[in-house]
Amino acid sequence: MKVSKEVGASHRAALLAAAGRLFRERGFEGVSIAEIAAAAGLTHGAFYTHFASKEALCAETIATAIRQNSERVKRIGDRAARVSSYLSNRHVLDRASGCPLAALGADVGRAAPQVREAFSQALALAIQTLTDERSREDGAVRDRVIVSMSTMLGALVLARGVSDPKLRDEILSATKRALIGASRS
Amino acid sequence: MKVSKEVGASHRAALLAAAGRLFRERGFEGVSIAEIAAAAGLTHGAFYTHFASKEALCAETIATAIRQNSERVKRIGDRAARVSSYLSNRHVLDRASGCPLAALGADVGRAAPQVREAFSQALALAIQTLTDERSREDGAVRDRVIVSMSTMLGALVLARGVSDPKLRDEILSATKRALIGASRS
DNA sequence: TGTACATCAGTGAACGCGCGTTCACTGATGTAC
DNA sequence: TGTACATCAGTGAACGCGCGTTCACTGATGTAC
Repeated sequence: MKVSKEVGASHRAALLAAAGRLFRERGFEGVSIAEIAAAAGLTHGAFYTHFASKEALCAETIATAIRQNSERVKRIGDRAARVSSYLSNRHVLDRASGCPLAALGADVGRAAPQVREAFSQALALAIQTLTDERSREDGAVRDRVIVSMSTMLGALVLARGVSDPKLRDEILSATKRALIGASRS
Repeated sequence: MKVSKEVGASHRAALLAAAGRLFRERGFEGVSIAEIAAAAGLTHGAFYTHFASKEALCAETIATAIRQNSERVKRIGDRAARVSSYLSNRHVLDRASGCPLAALGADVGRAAPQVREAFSQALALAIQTLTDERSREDGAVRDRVIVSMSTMLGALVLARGVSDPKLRDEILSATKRALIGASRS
């Protein structure tokens, strides 16, 4: 049956939120439309009144997740706090609401152009945002943002893949030391 | 029909090699047993005389790929050459025979314990190998190996996800500069 | 304000398809004599 | 060395299942009068 405009909009938001969680947990291919719809309290058929296809959902989900995450990071003022939050055991275990770059970056690399486009723009904006807050015109700052991002993302991916807790802690703490020790801004 | 022991062994090797290429290109979930068997010149039924399940193949493939790759890297003597080869456009485009950590690390994080175990051991060995060649007992060297690995892997993942060539080049060259400039060993 | 009706979000059955895995069968291999 | 036969890698049909997507239908919403 039909549903009011507000309820309809909240259903769309619920689909996006469920997709954000489930995709980060299990990857684009590891989650079905039916699961996402069910997690949002709908049946699979209703999905297609809100999104043209699974690909379209992937694209919008990755963009939304990156935007939300970079705003969340911005709210943590201290660089050392950001690094140790990112490289915490908690973040290793909490894929569902963690960094979308680490959770889905590799998936995006294999995804349709539509998805890579959305990722590309959202990442550019995130880099811009994190650079701007430190220096508006300094290319070296922008470079440092990109490299720190890469380092943290790579360490998180490795830590999540590893099953030995000792090796996992070693990866996290070595990277933390390198990033916080080398902090000059 | 039955096949000689040598031919049988070569079929197993062909399955592993095909899986190595296809999994790195499309992820564990993006490739079917039938595709792998066909790429190795077999039918899907024959697969199960060589591997107990798809999971078992994933585990053995990731371990083999990591071992092969860290030996290939070791053969490049110069650190700067290693870094610029890893962070080259060629490597961004060539997933199939590139770094298995970047291609499959995130997939491993979501995979069965069997796969994560194999990954864990192979990664530990790769870190060991790359550390040993520089210094047998220096913990700082081991840390630097782990951090460099994370940085390069993260940059490659981001570069592969991005569709804008300008942003891709920026990620690669900023990371190259940081790693080669900071090289002290 | 009340009534009649067009709109359209949501439902659930159905579509064709490919998945991982199993298994009866085939026939070349390789062993026992 | 030659023969008989057990072994077992490979084949392809078949299994149950879940996938993304479509669509006729339902009925509450919201608009026109």
